[in-house]
Amino acid sequence: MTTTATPDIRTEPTASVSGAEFKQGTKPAQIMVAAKELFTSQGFGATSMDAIARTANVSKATLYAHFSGKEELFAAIVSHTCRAQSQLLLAPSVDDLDLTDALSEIGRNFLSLILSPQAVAIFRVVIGEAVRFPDLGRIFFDSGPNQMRSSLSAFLAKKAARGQLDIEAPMRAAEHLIGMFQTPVHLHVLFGVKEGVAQGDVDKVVKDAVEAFLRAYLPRA
Amino acid sequence: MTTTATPDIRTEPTASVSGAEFKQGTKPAQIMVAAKELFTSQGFGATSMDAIARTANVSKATLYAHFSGKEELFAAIVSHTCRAQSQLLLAPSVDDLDLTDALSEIGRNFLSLILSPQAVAIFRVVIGEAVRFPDLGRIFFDSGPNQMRSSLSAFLAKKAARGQLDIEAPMRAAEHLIGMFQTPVHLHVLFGVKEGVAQGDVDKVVKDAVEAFLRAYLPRA
DNA sequence: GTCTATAAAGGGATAGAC
DNA sequence: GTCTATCCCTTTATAGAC
Repeated sequence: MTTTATPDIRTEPTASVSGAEFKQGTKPAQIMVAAKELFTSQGFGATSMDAIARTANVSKATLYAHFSGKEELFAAIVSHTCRAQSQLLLAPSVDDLDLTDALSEIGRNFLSLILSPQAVAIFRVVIGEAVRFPDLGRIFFDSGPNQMRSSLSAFLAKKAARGQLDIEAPMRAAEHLIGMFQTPVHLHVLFGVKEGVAQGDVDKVVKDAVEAFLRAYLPRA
Repeated sequence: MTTTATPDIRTEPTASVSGAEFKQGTKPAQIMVAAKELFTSQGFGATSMDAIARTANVSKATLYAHFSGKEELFAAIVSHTCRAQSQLLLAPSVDDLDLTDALSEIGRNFLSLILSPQAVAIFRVVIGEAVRFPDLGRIFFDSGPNQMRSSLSAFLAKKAARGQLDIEAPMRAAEHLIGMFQTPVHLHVLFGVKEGVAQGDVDKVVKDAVEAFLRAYLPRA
């Protein structure tokens, strides 16, 4: 865990951590970017404050001037990523699409979100540290997975009200669709069995899930 | 590193899942129990060899006499839990049950397995350390989640061959059912939002999932 | 605010006696 | 095999100069 005299030092302006509270190029922003990079790629325990300072091109004293400690820095990263994630879930408008196309579009967006290396990495770290940081687990869950449930549920309820779907419990139906999107691919990636998933596979998963969902929830003639 | 180097200090296999297949009372058994307890309750990084030795009522030297290091000990715990888990997934015979009852029974067994505190704890740790222990992630996935997929897929294929279900791709159908079982409850627990799930909730989740599944995959009249 | 240098503590791993 | 005692390195966190 030593030899990394990383040439991987970021000089680019922060794109992933588009900090609303940190101005780009400032030391806090550099620290946030470096910390997120390391926490997500190595986990909480294996990431040292030393490495963060080095990666951020900052001294440890500066690091501690902005964050009171490792745990607070971790909390800041997760909390920040939550907000970014929430925004990504603001679904693009699919109201003017055919039902099948709308659900497929939602599925592709959902999967491309949760399968992205960033999301997978955060998922892993937050789940892994859920025991030590219970609040963080709840916050992340509410701003991420749970938000998807709610918005999809609302969408399905709307379609049901129009008679396009036969749904008694929209939330449960949303869970069913999400489950069928997720299960064929998500655990593979979480456990590191596969690095990523080909877009072709994603499309097939979405197609199969939507078809099964519609067989289950389309009004019978 | 090699994760396959599990020391075979097994002497007298027992049926016990929680304790060990190590002869009860031996030092290795004490160590395994203590290590599993600590790894699963605090995570890999936060667990020290010192604490393991103390909990096991053993000196550190003894600990290192049986396991070459922290990583190997962790690998041994996960590997051991895999075997125990595999056995739990050997489904009880549901062949003489009505299709709905069989699927419901499978669902309840599945959920009670993956929602057990033990399984949740191991899930968390393995996912959290999947980056540092890639082999372990794959091994655990194969012996756990993937095995469930395979056996359920085989079951569904058999029913489809008898004309009781209309399924083109049994593996995909199995994933759909598993996803509908899992999604409403699993992430809550993984992220620590809920401590556990009431049996009544589990029953309702299973009931809803089976009904939706049958609407999707029952042959149309 | 930021750096260099260092203190203070804890953790993994081992030596040597029994 | 097991224990006591210890080494040595890493890590977190801070002190003091600029």
